[in-house]
Amino acid sequence: MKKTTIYDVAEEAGVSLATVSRVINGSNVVKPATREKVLEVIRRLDFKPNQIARGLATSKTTTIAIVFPQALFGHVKDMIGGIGDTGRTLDYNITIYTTEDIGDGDPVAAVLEKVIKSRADGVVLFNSDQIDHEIEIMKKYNLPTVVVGYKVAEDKIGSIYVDASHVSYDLAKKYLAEGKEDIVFVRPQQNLVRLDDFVDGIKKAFEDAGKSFDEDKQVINTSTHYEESYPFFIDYFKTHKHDVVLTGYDKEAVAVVNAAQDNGISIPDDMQVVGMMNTSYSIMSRPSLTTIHVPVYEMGAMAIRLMTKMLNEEEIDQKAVPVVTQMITRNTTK
Amino acid sequence: MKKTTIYDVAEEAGVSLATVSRVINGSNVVKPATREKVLEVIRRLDFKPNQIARGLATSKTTTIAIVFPQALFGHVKDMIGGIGDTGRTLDYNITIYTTEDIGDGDPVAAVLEKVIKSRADGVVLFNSDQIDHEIEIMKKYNLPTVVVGYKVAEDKIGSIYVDASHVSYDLAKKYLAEGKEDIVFVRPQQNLVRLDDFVDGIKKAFEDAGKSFDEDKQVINTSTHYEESYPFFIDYFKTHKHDVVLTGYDKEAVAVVNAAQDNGISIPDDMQVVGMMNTSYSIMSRPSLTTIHVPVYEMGAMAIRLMTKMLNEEEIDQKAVPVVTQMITRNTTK
DNA sequence: ATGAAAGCGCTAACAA
DNA sequence: TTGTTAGCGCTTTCAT
Repeated sequence: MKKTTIYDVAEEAGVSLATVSRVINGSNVVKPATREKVLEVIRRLDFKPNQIARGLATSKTTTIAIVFPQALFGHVKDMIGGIGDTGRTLDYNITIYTTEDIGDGDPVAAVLEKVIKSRADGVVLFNSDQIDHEIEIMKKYNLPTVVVGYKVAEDKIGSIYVDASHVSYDLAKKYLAEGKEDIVFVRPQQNLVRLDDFVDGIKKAFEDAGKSFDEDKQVINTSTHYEESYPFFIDYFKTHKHDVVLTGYDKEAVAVVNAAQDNGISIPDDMQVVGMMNTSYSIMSRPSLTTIHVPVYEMGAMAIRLMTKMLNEEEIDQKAVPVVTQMITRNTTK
Repeated sequence: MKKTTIYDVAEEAGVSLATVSRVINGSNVVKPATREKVLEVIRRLDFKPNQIARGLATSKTTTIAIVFPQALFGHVKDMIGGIGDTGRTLDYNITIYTTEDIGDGDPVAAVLEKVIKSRADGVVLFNSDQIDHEIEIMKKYNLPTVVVGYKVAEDKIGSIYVDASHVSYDLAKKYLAEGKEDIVFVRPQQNLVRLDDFVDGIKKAFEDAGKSFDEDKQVINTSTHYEESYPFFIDYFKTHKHDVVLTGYDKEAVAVVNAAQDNGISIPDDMQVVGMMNTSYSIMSRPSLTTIHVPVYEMGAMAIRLMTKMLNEEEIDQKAVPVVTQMITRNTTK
């Protein structure tokens, strides 16, 4: 049972295939009567234009590839809603590619090669260790690119990012002003938000207050797996306690809160904890987490929207779009 | 700057394009010397075969479409890891489509129409209210289909599913044997696991024990949003207490645990709670959740694997593949 | 307003 | 072992 093609429709309607093509592409030079006739046949034969053939003819696939490292998956998945919805609304297909850090040769390049072969119209990249390398490759192939989670200065590349240094600066400044100087940052391996910038913001707040921030001692690197971070903190809080613990992800914040409480440290009275991302963990935790809301769904939507603007050569006010975060105060701070 | 095509390679290598095609498709009738020469040119010109053109010529796109309702997103997202990884390994592209229940006309059909136009080789559908309708449409277009979360009897359609009635039967039976007869099921709107089947299993256990299960009273329908379910249960547990609360999702289990405790009900001493899915919520909750582990990542991987087997017409032992669940006993049960 | 025909970049008979 | 050629199903000039 062969699929009906544009030829079948043309023949059945008694017109040339050019006319059918005009109809399905909404050309306005077609006589209403012909258009009607053609549409009727399309409906009757249940004709679905072959996007592959169209893609070959136009050199456009109306698909956007999104590429992200496995490690970042926990963050990206929340964004896929925004990406999928926006893609559907704007009539773009979304193809997903995951990269893994480990592997023979250059695994990132191998994945991007697939993207190139697929002839996606554009690609959305997510912040990762490899992001500069990825951007380099995309520039080489001149493929429209949007980066999420990392501010890109390049003129031709779009980006959607969180101004993390600003957020952390404000936070640290506030606590310093309250006399809470024993501030520590729990840093997971990866986040959509640039944690380097976050650290820089804290540092600056300390400097501006005439104090110094010792990165070696005041930044605690940790796993993103609760199964690993919780036992670590159980041990850690036997001998430590701080005024304020800032974290790079809600999961870590929960690990800190649970482990501290299990060591008899009262939250928020003895120690205050701030999460990041405002995930559902933050409301389910006891006490519920004060956290930095990052509009993840919207970031996905914005990335696709920016991409399509670039593809359609619409006017773009800013190629690097900062995203607004918001402090959500709950019960792990006073 | 035009992309290099197979013609460019052929000319530069001094062979016909057919030979180049043979080389990139790994035909073994090419003389090693020629192959080498061609490969060298491919490398030098950085030639990436156009998948779109290939797709048109072969009527194969090596892409698999996955379609899921927004409402199920919380579950599907965990599966995307397995889907993406397996797709990459088996060299298939994965295109995602989200559906929304609301919308003019037939929104599900509209999305599936995009899948048809895209000429994906196959489609993976997720259990939803609309699943029968979706299957109907796919059968009409004769597109290879795998359904996740729902056992399909159809001969030509693959499925990966959880035998939920068996799981719940065993659970309920165990508690009934212990004399815990006040068992209640908290049912969220959607889950990858068929909750109807889960209820049936409980019912059967009651029947087999010579007791009756009153669906109206012993099934509590609830929202999947903690923000809604928690306040509901805060109210509910002012006047209720049960021996055992089974839930359809860990999030609901956390809502139950938190709300019960806030009402002075001690978990697990006064009441036992069982979650479902073994999400990260289950270990972060206090007490940590006893829950039913469902291998979500693996289900994604299996779905893609089954799909590719169908596409390659490999031998398939079973079209409907049940997935093994496991009770994870933590601290909300005794 | 419509049709004829070339072309998008590849694969796959068929010939040589 | 290699080359020639006819599609795959559409879009898009260029004529009419």
